[in-house]
Amino acid sequence: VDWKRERFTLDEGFSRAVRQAFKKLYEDGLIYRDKYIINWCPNDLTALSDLEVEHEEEEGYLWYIKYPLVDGSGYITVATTRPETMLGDTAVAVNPSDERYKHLINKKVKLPLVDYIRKSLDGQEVGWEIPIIADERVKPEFGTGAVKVTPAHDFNDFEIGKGHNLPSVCVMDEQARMNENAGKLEGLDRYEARKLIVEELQHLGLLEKVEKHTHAVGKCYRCKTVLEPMVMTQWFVKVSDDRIKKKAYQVVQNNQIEFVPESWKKIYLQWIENLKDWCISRQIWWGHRIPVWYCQDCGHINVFTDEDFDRVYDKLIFNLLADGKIAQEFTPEEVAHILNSPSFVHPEMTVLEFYKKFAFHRYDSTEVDAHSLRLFFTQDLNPMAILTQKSSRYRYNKETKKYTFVLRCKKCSSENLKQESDVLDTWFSSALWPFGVFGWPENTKDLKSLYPTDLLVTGFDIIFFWVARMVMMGTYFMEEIPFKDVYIHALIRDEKGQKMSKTKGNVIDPLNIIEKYGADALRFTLAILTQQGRDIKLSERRFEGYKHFANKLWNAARFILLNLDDDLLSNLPYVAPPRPEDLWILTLLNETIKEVNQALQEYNYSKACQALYDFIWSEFCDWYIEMAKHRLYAKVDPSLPEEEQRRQEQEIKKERICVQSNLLYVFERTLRLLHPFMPYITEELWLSLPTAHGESVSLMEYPQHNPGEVFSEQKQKVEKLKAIITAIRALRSDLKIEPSKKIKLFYRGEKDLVNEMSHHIMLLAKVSSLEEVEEKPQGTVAGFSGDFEFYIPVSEGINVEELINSYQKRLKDVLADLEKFERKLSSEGFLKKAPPEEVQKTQEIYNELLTEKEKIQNIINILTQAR
RNA sequence: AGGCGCGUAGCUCAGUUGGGAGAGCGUCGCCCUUACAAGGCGAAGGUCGGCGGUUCGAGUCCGCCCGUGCCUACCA
Repeated sequence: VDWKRERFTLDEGFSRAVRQAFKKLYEDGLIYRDKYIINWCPNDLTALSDLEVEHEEEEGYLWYIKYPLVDGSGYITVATTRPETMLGDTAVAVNPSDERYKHLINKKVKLPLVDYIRKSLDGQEVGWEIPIIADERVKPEFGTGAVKVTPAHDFNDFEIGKGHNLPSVCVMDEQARMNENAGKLEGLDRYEARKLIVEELQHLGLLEKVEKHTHAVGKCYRCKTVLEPMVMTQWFVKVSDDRIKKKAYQVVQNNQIEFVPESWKKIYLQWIENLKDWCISRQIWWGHRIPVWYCQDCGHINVFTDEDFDRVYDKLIFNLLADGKIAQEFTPEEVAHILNSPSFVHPEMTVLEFYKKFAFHRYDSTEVDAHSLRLFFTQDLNPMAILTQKSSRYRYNKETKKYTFVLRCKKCSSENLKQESDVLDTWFSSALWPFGVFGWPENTKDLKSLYPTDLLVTGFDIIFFWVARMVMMGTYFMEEIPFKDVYIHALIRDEKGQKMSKTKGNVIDPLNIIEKYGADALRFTLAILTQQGRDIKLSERRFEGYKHFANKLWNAARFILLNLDDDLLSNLPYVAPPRPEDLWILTLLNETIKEVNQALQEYNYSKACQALYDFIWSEFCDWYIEMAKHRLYAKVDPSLPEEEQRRQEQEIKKERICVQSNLLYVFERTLRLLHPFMPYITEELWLSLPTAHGESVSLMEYPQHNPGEVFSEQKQKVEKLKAIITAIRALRSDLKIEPSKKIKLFYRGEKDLVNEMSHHIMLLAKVSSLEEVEEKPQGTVAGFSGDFEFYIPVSEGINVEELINSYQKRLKDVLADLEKFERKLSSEGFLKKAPPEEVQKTQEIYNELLTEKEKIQNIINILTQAR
């Protein structure tokens, strides 16, 4: 992380960028203020954007209410889930093609319970006779096919109301209590009012029936209060405008921006297609205050940014004022104090320095420093000077000894301005992040060289909130995409798959995990689990295994370092030729390097981790280190003549250097490879290596695949050896021979391999002597791996039945496989249509299985006879 | 209501373009073998949700169904 560039959305420079963006959008007609129906939280007393609404299915009722026709010819029944809003009805709507109601269109109904004049939002008087209108949006099949229209409290009705010029009657106050339009119900909570209205309707015989009904209810994401749609004056960004929408769509459509995994592309595009204007004003305290000043005299809406002022000091003071750091009336001392105090985000610099660095590049020629600041306040802000300059920005109050920063209406020059009290949706500033952090609107060096970035890593839950809006604002203000790739990582859920949240209290605290398992285990666990794309069910246990992995690595390092000769590096050219296992591990290392690099290229962190885990634990530790011991622990035979001993010592030394350097070489590359996933332990171990010379592993080149270090012949040889050793171990285990007990072993086949690597078999399978035979010796039990057959002498009392069972199970598996392959190979279609190499491969496997079958059967026969 | 995703070993999940079902944890057995008991070695455990289709061949592709999770939505 580049901490030098750390930024905060509410820091001095960023706030300035927010004002600048607001002003530009406003002047371009892309921000507007309008009376519109919005989601209102009656508890938090603020508007919410559509995205902040959480829909929840709820059991409710559908009430069927009779509205009498004014001409006395009967009534029309409407169905509603919210009877309390009927007091705000201004029409009843039916579908124009609905034969049942065609004759009623344009007639009037008497709104029940209302016998008083209501006031619409724009001040009209509205009576109790309301029209029956026709609208396509009404679905004849739902309810009665007739719907009450409440433009002030329903999104759909609001649209219908607009289309038919209906008045909007709001029946609730901001806390969702019934207001004066509710007549005698005024002051009641909306749910109490609902109850009373239903009772009253029933009493009047106007309630036709009630049905149970489940429907989605919009709730506040913060407090879960059921939201009330309200018509209010709010600020909106016109994201539906082609200047924003089109570009944001195109750049993803044509893959200038790519989502990983790709499936999110479709989801993004669908959302953009259905964009509705974005309500950005919030009636809360925390946030960027909307930079709008209403003229109380002429009504003009003034948007100010520091561009409206000429001198750098004016700009500074305006920003301090707009950021709420000083009041409109202030003293020079306050300003000086703020400018000279440490910046919040970068305490190593003062606020003034922060401004210079992140906000006022353009004015670098102007010397803004403490000295000139003092001059400014003593000269420019000299009370006398101010008094003589009519147009001055400042006014001095002799009594309070404070200065006032004067804002004037751009239209009528009135000073009677009032700032908008609403703040901006937090995502408005976040949308500016990719360029705001680099000093925009100034065309800084950072902005030029670091925008756009390569990669954004984020969670799917904020694709719309954040990613989409960064794309919109980036393409609009910068005329270029903000980032190339968007990696959507998994969302971590708790053990039961529930989303973690502070309110639910099911959060796993990373600090706690670090304390218990280590930062590397935490990081590695998350990286290896992140494959699943959409969500991770995380339980604390998961960290334990990877803590063990870190421990394993640590111990491997201990082994290597403990067995390193001090003079290794100086002896390095002096080595014995590499053994097959040296070339084998190099080959596997390179395969791992290839796989990790490729996985990282594809953002497949899990695959990279998995490859590293397997290589380090299952190959390097389990096999290579074990095989290395043979050469590391070799000792001179004291029974030899002295001369011979000296010669042997030389030989051993050479072999030691060979294996040590190879251990070091492989481990060193492994550490580099693992470093991004386990930074702390790898750095610690790296620095302890003699090759490190005190330089951080993070500065080393990341390992790249080296074709010169791939040896397939040796790889195959060692893999065969491993299989042989494993087979011997398995039979030992079946024979209940203690792991530490050394055994005599007879064998047949694979003579060359045994000649070259018998010492490994002896060491790793605990064999005391290895003797080639023509056929199975008496008193032994046979086992095999491929062409290698071996015979372990058995003492009395081994459980033959168990052994037979074990082989019989193996036989069963082989027979099942054989049958499958037989069927395949006898199928004409397969032989004719499958690719020849596939047929050949199948034939080979079949032959192997056949041999295996015979061998097992043979062993079983012998065991059965011995029974 | 639409859209997206997921159902593979007891649990959590891998499984690249279709070609002999895998890992980790857990379980069981044997071991304190000079890096590591936070370990070693070995083993058991699966009609890959169900049905049908395409194909010589399906965990993998297509359709339907069941279960499950999420997102979006103005069905009053």
